[in-house]
Amino acid sequence: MDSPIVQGNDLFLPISKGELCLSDTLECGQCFRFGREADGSFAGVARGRLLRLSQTGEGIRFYDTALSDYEALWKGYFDLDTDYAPWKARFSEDPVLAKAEYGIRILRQEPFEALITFILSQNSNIPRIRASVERLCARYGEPLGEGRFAFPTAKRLAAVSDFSGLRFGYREAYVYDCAQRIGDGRLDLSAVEKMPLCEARQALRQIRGVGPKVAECALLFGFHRLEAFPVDTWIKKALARYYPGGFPQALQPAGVAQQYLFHYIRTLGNE
DNA sequence: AACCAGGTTGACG
DNA sequence: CGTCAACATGGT
Repeated sequence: MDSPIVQGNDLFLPISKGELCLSDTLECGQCFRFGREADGSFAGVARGRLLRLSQTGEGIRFYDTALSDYEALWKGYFDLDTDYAPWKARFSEDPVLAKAEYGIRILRQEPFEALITFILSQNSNIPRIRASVERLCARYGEPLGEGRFAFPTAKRLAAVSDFSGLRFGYREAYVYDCAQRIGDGRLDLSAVEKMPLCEARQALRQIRGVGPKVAECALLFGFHRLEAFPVDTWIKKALARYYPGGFPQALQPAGVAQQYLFHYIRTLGNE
């Protein structure tokens, strides 16, 4: 990967789809706030900012983006200061993962956003999760223009007494409990960041509606704990089929391997 | 029109 | 400890 090049108001980052594939990364269900525009570009909100980007075989274009914003926000968001190469080398020695694609990177999302969105994700599907998250943002997030909204702050959600109308179903009470715990200090996300993995798991699972899967997703996608290993219905099937003896210890960081496996089984037969 | 969705909870063996 | 229905709602 080279350094980004300023082109008018845009920034162009020369990078291959093997290093970072935008569609795989933004549509694999680790984040829920990016969608495709009519022209094929991606647009969405992250870290309280609007972002539009597109990708070709040559690289990625960040529209209306200053170099300083790339350095301060987007480079980190797309985890571009992390070298995945040694991990991919290990994965490619595994007979199953050797067939997978490695274009996904683990986004560095904000902990609160990841926690809430994965509470909403349970027993739901990706299109519906996106719609739920958008309704939450439209109601409680800062308007950013173009009909888009930032993800609401924990402080704002802690002040909400009634989440009805957002069509969260039974997850409504879970979001409420999460916001309350953060609001009254029973849960401190910045403290969770510093905890050892086991302790962080325990802390998150105090929240109603946060079981093993949601906790792992929050840790992997919101706290960048790459060792976290979410087991959902898809991974459960994949483990039974390909790794009946258990997931190999050598495939580390397990969370990154999990994403490649997840993508692989979900796209079987679609390519 | 059923069935399933990036699950968790609480009850019951 | 493991199993299992119920949960609210919408996508396919």
